This record gives sequence, C-alpha cells and structure tokens, in this order.
Amino acid sequence: MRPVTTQRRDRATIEDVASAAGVSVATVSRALRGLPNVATSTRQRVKDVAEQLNYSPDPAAARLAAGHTRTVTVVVPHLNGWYISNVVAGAEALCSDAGYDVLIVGIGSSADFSRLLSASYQLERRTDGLIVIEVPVAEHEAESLASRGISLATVGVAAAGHPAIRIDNIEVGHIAARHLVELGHDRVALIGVQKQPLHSDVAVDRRRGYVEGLSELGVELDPSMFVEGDFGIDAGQEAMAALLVARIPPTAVFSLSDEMAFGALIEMKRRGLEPGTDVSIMGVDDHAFSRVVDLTTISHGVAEHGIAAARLLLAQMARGHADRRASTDDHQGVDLGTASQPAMPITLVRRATTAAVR
Amino acid sequence: MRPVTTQRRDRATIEDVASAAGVSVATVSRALRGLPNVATSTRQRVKDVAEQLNYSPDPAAARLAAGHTRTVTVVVPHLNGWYISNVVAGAEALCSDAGYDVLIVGIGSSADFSRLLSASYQLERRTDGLIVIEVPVAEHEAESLASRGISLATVGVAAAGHPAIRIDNIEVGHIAARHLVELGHDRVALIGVQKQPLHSDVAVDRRRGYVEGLSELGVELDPSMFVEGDFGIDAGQEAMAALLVARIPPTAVFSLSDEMAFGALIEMKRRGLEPGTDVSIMGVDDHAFSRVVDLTTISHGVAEHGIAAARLLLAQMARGHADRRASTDDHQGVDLGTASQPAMPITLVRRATTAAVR
DNA sequence: ATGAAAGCGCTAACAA
DNA sequence: TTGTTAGCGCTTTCAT
Repeated sequence: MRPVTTQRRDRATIEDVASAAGVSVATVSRALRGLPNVATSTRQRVKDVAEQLNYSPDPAAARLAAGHTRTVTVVVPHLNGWYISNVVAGAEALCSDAGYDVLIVGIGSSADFSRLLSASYQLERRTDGLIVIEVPVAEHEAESLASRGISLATVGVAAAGHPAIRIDNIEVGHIAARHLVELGHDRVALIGVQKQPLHSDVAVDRRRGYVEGLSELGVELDPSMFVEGDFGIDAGQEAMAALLVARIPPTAVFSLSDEMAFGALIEMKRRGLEPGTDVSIMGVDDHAFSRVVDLTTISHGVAEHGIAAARLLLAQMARGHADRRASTDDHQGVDLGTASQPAMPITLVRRATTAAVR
Repeated sequence: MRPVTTQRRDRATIEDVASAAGVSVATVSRALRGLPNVATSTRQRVKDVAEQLNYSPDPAAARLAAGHTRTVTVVVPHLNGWYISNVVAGAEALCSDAGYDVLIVGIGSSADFSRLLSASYQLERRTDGLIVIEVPVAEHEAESLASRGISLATVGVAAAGHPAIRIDNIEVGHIAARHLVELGHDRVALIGVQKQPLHSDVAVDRRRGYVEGLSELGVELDPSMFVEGDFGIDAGQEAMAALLVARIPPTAVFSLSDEMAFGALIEMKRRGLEPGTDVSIMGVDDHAFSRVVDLTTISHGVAEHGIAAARLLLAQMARGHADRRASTDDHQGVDLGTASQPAMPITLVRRATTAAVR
C-alpha cells in the first residue's frame, strides 16, 4: 500500500524521449512536429520512443514557448437555441479533429464580448482563433483581432475583413414574400422585429427583403403588422396574440424564426384557429421540430455552417503559420481573411401551415 | 507607416508590474492572487499598478509554473439535443463566472472517451476538472481521474466516488406507469429501449421503473410493446409506426424522451390519429416544444442540472486546492467527491396527449 | 513581509 | 542533419 503522495513524476518529458532515443530535445521537437531537416530514420526512431513512453508535449509549455495555443474559441450569444447548438456541434467536431482544443464562451451582452476582447483578458494568449456565432463584431474589434494575430471566422454576422458564413437574408425575405403572395395573401404580417439584447442584422435583412419583395409584388404594407420578437417561443406567442386582436388581422404571417412560429402556433391553437386554413404562417430555420407541426419554413444548413466556419478558420490559421514562417518582416496586419464567402444555400420548404387564401 | 513587424512587446508582464510598483515579482504574484503575507498597502499598490498597466497573468505561463489550469472541460455525447445543450449552457455560465475557461469536447463513441483519458492525452495538463454529461464513466476511469488529481462531476450518469447530478429514473418510470394506469390504460407500450451508441443507464432505469410500476398496478406486460429508440425524433416516429401496425396496438405509449414522442406524434398525424383521443402518449423532459404540441411529460431541471454539476465541481476543485496546500504528505487519492447528491426534482406535467381510455 | 533564484517543459535561434 | 542554449512568464521554495 504505497503512500499515494502525489502523482508527480510519471509523465514523460521531452528530455526523457531525447535521452531514450539518443538525440537532443531539439531533434525530438522537430521530429514530432513534422518539421523539416530530420533524417527519416531519426524521425522514426523518435516517434517510436515517444509512443512507447506514452509521451506527448505539455500543452502549457508548448504554448508558452511557441506563443500559439492550438486552441480555438467558439463565441455564442447562448447555447440553448437549436440553430446555435448545431452550429457549435459542427465546429467543435472539425476543430477537435484538427487537433485543436475548443473553448466555448457564452456572451450575455455586448459588454461581455468587449471584456473578452479587452487587452487585459489576454485573448491572444488563450486562443489562436475565434468562431463567432451571431454575436456582432464591431469594426474596431475586428481590426484589433487581426492586429493581435487572432484569426476570426463568423457565422450569421459579418466582420470587416474576415471570412463569414452567412445566408442571404435579404433573399430569405424575398422568398417569404413571394411564397405568401403567390398563395394570394395580401394582408401579411411579420414577427421578429429586432428586440434582442445582442442584435445582429439577420432580423434587419430578413425584414428588408420581405418588405422589398412585398412591394415589388404590389402588396401594400401595414406597419402595425410588424411586431417585435426575440426569436424565442414566448415572443412568438405574444406577437401572434397581438396580431390576432388587430382590427383587421393578417391572413398570413412570416415569422423570422421557426421558434417564434411555434409560439404563434400555440396562440392560434389557443384561439381555435387552424394554421394554413384560418391564418397561414411560415418561419425560417427548418428546425428539427418544424416537421412535427408541419410548419412551412425556409431551410438552411446548420451543422454545415459550423463546419464551414471551422474550415475557413483552420485554413486561415494555417496560412498565418506559413506567413510567420516565411516573412519575419512586415505585412500590413489587416489583410488576413479572404472575407466574403458565397452565401450558403437556402430553400423554401412548403408544408401545411401555409395555404392559398380562402 | 511603421512596419507592423509583429505585435510583440505591448503586453505587460509580471516584471513590468513589479518594477513599476517597486517590489519583486514574487510579491506581485502573491498580491494579485490574494495570498497571505503581503502588507495591505503593498497589495493595494500592486493591484493599482496592475490595473493601470492592464496586466493580467499569461495563462500558459501560470499553468506551466503552477501545474493547474483554471480550465474545466465539459464532455458531452453530442451537442444537438435540447437537454444537453441546456445543461452545458448552465455549466458554462457558472464556470466562466468563476474564472475558469471551459473546454468542450463531443464524444462520438466510448473509444473517443478512452482516448481523452489515455495517459498520452495529458488531460491533467489541460484541465482541472471534468463535467461529464450522459457519457458513461467506467470504474477504472473514475479512479484514474481521481489519482491524476482531476476533479469530476457527472450529469445523468454515475461515476464511483464522484458527485453526480441525476434524477431518479426509476421513479420517472413509476410516475409514467401510474399516470397511464390511472387513466384506465392497460395496453401500454414503451419507446426508447436502449440502442444508443453511448449507452447510459437512464433508459434502463426508466424502463425498469415503468415495468415495476405497471406490475405493481396489476397491468400485464407485452414485450412486443417495448421498442427501440435512440432518443431522437426519427427513432420515435419509426417506433410508433411499428407499434401502430401491431395486431393489437397500444392504447397508450410512454416515450423515454420528449423528442421521440414528437416523432411518434408525426406518425400519428400521418395516420390520422388524434393524440389523447385515439392513443395517449407521454414523454420525459418537458422540452421547450412540448407546450407547442401539448405533450404530457415528466419535467425536470435542465440548466439547473448544469449549474448544480458546476457548483459541485467548483467546490471539489477548491477543496482540492486546500488539501494540496495543507498536507503535502499522503492521503489516499480516491476519497474526493462526497458522491451521491440527492436526486433532482421531477414532476408530472399533464397536458393534452394523455387522456382517459375510451 | 519581501526578495532571489530555481525551475515548469517546451520552442527557436544559432552553431556546428 | 543535429545539438546547445537562451528564453517564454509565471510560481514557489528558501532566505532574509
């Protein structure tokens, strides 16, 4: 019964490997990291010894010495929405396959985000890259990141000079307008006018596209038919309640998110109204649950968005490495990130909650 | 146009603070970390200087020197289920408020988890504590963690000797049995027999409680009425389809998760069956959308579970610190973690999908 | 209460 | 191709 004192000294260090393989630590480091200028035979021997000793470099030591962290940070407004969880899932899978640790940070307000970026938080000492999901990034923030050597890819929002995964939200609005008008609706509402704490421009764009689409199709707008919503279920229910008591209620409503549409559905049921028959309603997201209630919606990738963002980020970080290796000299910081990717695909999914006006 | 070479040398180090405050680095370190044996005046001065210099310690350096990481790792089977996302959300919030970085790792198979724990991954160099959500932890794994000084708290699964947040899943089964039998059902089914890649015992326990409850109430069991399901929507739909084509279909079904119940609902609608009227169905979780379809379910905390787990973990880690500080000598590793917490509360939520048998 | 100095385990110049 | 060595920025004895 040995006195378990501490678990000190059972972990192999680079020196153990070096002496066991009969080379210097520098060679071990090079060999294991796939750097050039190592004889194939040496490299193999080192690898074998390392494996046998169960060695792998201490991340903290490597970070301290090398200056980068092999860590990516995923920034989200919250983790309990369907869309965001799925994006995170996709991003995490790819990053961790690529050997990166992935940190996650939930942002309650834009103040939280500033704090994350504030000099004193030492973000650049914690992470090599950021995947920011639906949290707006101000121009000076984007620049600050670039100048600090932190790579960035965004999802659902844009950041000047950095790659972004997004869908064409204007087009989303157009599609909704077209679909509803084709069904003969002309008293149409919208749920989801900005009211979020952390406001991105997805709401703004979808709305704009909707408005544009409607007027192009000659449909008159009634501003009172545009109601607030934070993209959650409850907001949707409240919004629908407000719409249904209007002097002249809408015959169709476009909800900027499926979740709000679900709330709206609750309210309709409460009032004995049949979706599609009494009032048409459609959302955006193709939430897993939309199929359950047969909600017409506009579908886009989810995990795909996370994967795509991760891919861009990884590429950017790899490029950064190369750069650093190549030119120790100047290059104006802010040109990283080939920016604007093509918009991700979206498609209208016609289901039962929208139908021709009676 | 200065040659932006690199962003080197604008970050304050502990030495900058030391010299600016006219003390040694050791004193700065003590002062800033709230250690004893620092004159109040000195401490204040150091703090002021640090603030002014926008100093904060480099995490990698601190980790390397101190041996712990101020990082907690959340381990999940996947991130796209409603329950798990919410648990993660709660845990993340608490841990990051406590000043910990939170890493997230998605486990595809139990092999992935073993890899995480394998000596060569150096988990103890990456994290101080683990929150494991619905990923089974083998006994030797739990011991290994304890001996390596990694704290552990689990959610939805147990790990010998470590605190766990859980609900009484046997009781969940009992509640379901009682509810259905009280409504007069006696041909009852169950959806969700284990079929998951990473199988915990929640399914086993719920089922067992259900079976027990039913027999206690004198209801006969038909094994063919127990069908597989991986807790997702599609599985629920398939399961329900199978049940409905049985020679004698059930009059009520208990789905081990709300999501599977949603799938079942789809199938019922597809066949023109009315939930509650034609067949009663209930789930477990009180998923956000259960309200939308008026699903009877068994509710439990969600974010609360994550928060509770985080709380236990933080306490444990704090205790670990104290221990280390107090006795540099022996103490049998595996006694950390006061283990078994009381089960978290659960409640039956009666809604429209269950009703008295006709 | 404070300081000096020895690492923590690795990476990256620079030499050889 | 390989080895030597100077850090990276902090924590922690051990002195004082």
